[in-house]
Amino acid sequence: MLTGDIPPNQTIYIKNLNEKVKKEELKRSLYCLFSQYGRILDVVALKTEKLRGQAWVVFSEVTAASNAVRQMQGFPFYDKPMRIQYAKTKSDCIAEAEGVYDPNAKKKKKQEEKAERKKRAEEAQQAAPANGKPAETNGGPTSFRQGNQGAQETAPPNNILFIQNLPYETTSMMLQVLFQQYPGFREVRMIEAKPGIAFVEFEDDVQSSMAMQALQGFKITPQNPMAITYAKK
DNA sequence: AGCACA
Repeated sequence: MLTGDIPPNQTIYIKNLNEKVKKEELKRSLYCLFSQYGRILDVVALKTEKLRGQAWVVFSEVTAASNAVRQMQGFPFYDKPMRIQYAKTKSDCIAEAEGVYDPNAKKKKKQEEKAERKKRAEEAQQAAPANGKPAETNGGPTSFRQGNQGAQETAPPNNILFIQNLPYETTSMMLQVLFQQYPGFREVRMIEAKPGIAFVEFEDDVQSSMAMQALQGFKITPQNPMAITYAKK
């Protein structure tokens, strides 16, 4: 119904996105938000007249896309409920991987683009994770184990979480999108003078703990697994 | 509302 009669596809099509969000941030936030459902191969967003307010998220598995369509339906994203469907056609990066990619049917300059794409896939190691190959397992909410054992003392449970190892360009809006999925979320606080860290407040320490477990090690970019601890009193 | 791969 909400997905229309479009057959399942490993790419989801999202509309009703907030058109004021800049393209790169939008792609990063979508990547963050949807990586919990599986490995993301690509995120496509264009700001052209015809295509603004829409995006495609390409998963490595159809099942991931199905869960995303169902569970994130209507999710408030930059203050607007997302409308999610399966994409109508196969993404180029999938067709290419399957050896079925025929760019002649569409574009003229395929050689240059293919070279471009390859080049950017390599650069993507430290840029947006949403270009081509994700470079490694994103990990997502269920993989962690690198956080806070060893060196420093573990602070006792607290309703406020302390987040470290964030990419420099992380915004509080991006973190809000991630953390507000968990019950009891109150607010994100960042300090201008201290990039790379943030405080996220929940109503109580049971709820903050749930979010901590869910997002421990979450990678906003492949080289930035979040380190989440309880804030000190 | 709008289905692309800048």
